[in-house]
Amino acid sequence: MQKILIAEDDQELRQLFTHVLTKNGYSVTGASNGKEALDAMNNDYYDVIITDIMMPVMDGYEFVETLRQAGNTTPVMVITAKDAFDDMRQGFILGADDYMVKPVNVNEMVLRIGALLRRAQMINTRKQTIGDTVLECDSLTVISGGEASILPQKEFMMLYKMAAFPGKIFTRHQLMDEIWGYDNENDTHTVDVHIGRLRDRFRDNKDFKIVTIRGVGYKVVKT
Amino acid sequence: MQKILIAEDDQELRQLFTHVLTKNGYSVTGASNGKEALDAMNNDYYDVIITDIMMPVMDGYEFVETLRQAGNTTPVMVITAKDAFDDMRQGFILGADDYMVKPVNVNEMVLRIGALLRRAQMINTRKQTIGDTVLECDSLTVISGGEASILPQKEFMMLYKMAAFPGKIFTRHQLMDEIWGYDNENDTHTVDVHIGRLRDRFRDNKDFKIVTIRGVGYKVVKT
DNA sequence: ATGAATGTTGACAAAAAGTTGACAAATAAT
DNA sequence: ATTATTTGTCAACTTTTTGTCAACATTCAT
Repeated sequence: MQKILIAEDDQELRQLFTHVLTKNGYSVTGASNGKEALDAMNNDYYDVIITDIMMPVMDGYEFVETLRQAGNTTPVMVITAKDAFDDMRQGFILGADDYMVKPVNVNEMVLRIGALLRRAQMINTRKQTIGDTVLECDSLTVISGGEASILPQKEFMMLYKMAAFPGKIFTRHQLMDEIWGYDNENDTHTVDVHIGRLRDRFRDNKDFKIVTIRGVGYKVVKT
Repeated sequence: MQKILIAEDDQELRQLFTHVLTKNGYSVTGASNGKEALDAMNNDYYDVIITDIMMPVMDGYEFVETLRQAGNTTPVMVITAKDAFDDMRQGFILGADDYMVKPVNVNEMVLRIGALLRRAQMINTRKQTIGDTVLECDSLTVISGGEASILPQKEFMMLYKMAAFPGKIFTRHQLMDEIWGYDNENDTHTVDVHIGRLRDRFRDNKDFKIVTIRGVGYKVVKT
């Protein structure tokens, strides 16, 4: 599930946004000013940020600026009051990816947030490497030895998860939880089968292999 | 250093674009309408032009038309509001070298401008090529193997979008966002049908093909 | 060495995702 | 106004992925 952080001092508005976005399947966290938002970001990852401009303690301008200077590229949607729009400090909208003028139409917001997420996905290619093998998240593609192959989602996810922490052991339950979701009811045995398929697929890949830890789970090790 | 001219009446937006592009190593000049832009072009050479459509004094339509009639072939990226996109001058938008729908994601803009410049250096502006196949925006025409065919708009746009970034995967939603508009409510399934039509049409084109990335989307690859 | 427990594998069925042709609605052309 | 074209929806169909099962293999403890 994709996570949204909302920085908005008006509590009612924040509740409204939270409610609507939650209803649309996002996981929403609120903050009442830029400072709180920054704190939140230190503790968790967010896919999009929605921020008001005028807020006490730390306003949206400072917030976004801080964020960008720290090299963070999370897409930001700025919400601005109509009159503030005309005398915004120079370049204040800098670094924002989208903006809406109050009063905000929540339905429009949902649509825009969706578009923002999709666009962000197109630009941020999440990649990971083990040895000379490259795992490309967007395309579910694994490139190794000049050959690219597209894996089925579940298989790719499992490999990707485990490859992120080479040497770390993952129990079947951990993998199930993270890839299938916490409420999944499948046989934990299913994991074994997918591991088998992965092994089969990468039989002669020299960069890593999947090791069984009897009674515990599996891990990916560099070779 | 490559020079960019921006014609945009909204000062904030112009500043935003200017800032971002400058940060990315371009030399940027602003103009608040088509007339100013033409003046600027008399005094200096620009590698790319970014222009809004709706502007006072001289709008983007007139601006580009004047430019082209004077034989100028500088690549143009048109920025258009979603509603303007549906009006009768659609053809014009298609005649531009690239276009983006507001709200503009600045990161995406940088990428596209880069692509535009690279293409421009291949001399053929207003056209895009994959292998020996030429996509001609003005006329929605695709020429390959000596045969020219005019495609329906939607089909052409999809192909054009994807061909601009060969190998890049587009999700159904991304395509919908960019071609139909972010607030469109059509079944994302529609994309599949258009892909099917494109495939059918270019069944025996040897320059490219459209590949399905199961669970993700589609991409155009050179062959 | 033997038998439980645990892991592996191939076969198969179910589910999900993508393709395609037919048709109707919307648009443009005559 | 009529006709042709484009576009979107639908449903049947194909392909791929995913989950389950059971037979088989391996490991470990006794």
